[in-house]
Amino acid sequence: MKNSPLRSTLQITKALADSQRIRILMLLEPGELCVCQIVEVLGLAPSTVSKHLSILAAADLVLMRKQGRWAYYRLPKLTRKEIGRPALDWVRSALQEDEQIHLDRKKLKTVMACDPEELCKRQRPSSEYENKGVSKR
Amino acid sequence: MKNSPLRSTLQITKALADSQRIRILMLLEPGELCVCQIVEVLGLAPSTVSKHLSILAAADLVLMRKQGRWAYYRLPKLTRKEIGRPALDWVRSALQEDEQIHLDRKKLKTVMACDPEELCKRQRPSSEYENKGVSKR
DNA sequence: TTTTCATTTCGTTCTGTGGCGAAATATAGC
DNA sequence: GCTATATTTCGCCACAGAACGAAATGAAAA
Repeated sequence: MKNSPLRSTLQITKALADSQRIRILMLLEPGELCVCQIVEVLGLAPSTVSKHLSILAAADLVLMRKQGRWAYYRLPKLTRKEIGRPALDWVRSALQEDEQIHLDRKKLKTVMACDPEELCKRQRPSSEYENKGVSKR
Repeated sequence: MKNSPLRSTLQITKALADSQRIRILMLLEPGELCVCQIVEVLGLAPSTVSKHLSILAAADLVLMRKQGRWAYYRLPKLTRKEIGRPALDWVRSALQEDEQIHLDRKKLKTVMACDPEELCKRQRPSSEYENKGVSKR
């Protein structure tokens, strides 16, 4: 009984039980993003964001598309196991008016205005920008 | 911004991100139960169950009614912050066919057939029954 | 083939949370 | 008042999980 409904449900609720992952889901609302863009908005290490994304993907809450060295994540239009969809809908509506989420969306706009190549360059360890402060938590 | 939507949402998702608490919510589906009845089904220490219930209550996912020394918990018909309700509905429908949940319901029937006074007597540290095996997990 | 580099995996640290038993709380009954 | 007792709070331990940097992966560019 490895994949009982309880297990899948818990996988989803656990995936949703972290503020960074909720922020990621809301960021993906308008459309797909690559990892470096999410990194830029959240202000977390790429490895950390990658882990969050893998947890969301394991719960079928996001889908991934690889293109060359770049990985693009997006919300699923329809999940195979449909149970995740209502959860996403609920989260979205619950956070309609959240301040942090709005700040993230705003930040995303400036990030989207920038070439991802440029973002990644800035995020390299050698860069002098070195992760200029982003609202943590 | 102590009570932002994100915060309330996270409080709910965190409350839902534990199998014992999910089991408790499903146990409460038919109607209110007192703590000792839940203890009997889950097979956990009363203090542990109490903690779980307080987490659920803080997230507005259960309501409490005190009657003498006894505390009765139930699902809310309508939550003040309505945001919790769809989450509960989602969990219920997702777990419609879960084996563990069905086992719990079955066990609950035998527990309900017993006087709560008797349950508590059995659960006392002095009792020789000493938590006769109940499906853990 | 070699280098570059976006992303992931791994190893470590630190915080958060579930579990228990013991003590505290609060209520019923004497 | 005192005792009994259902539940909660507290203190502790063990484990899960979030964060980082370093190393690994794998695809593009040179």
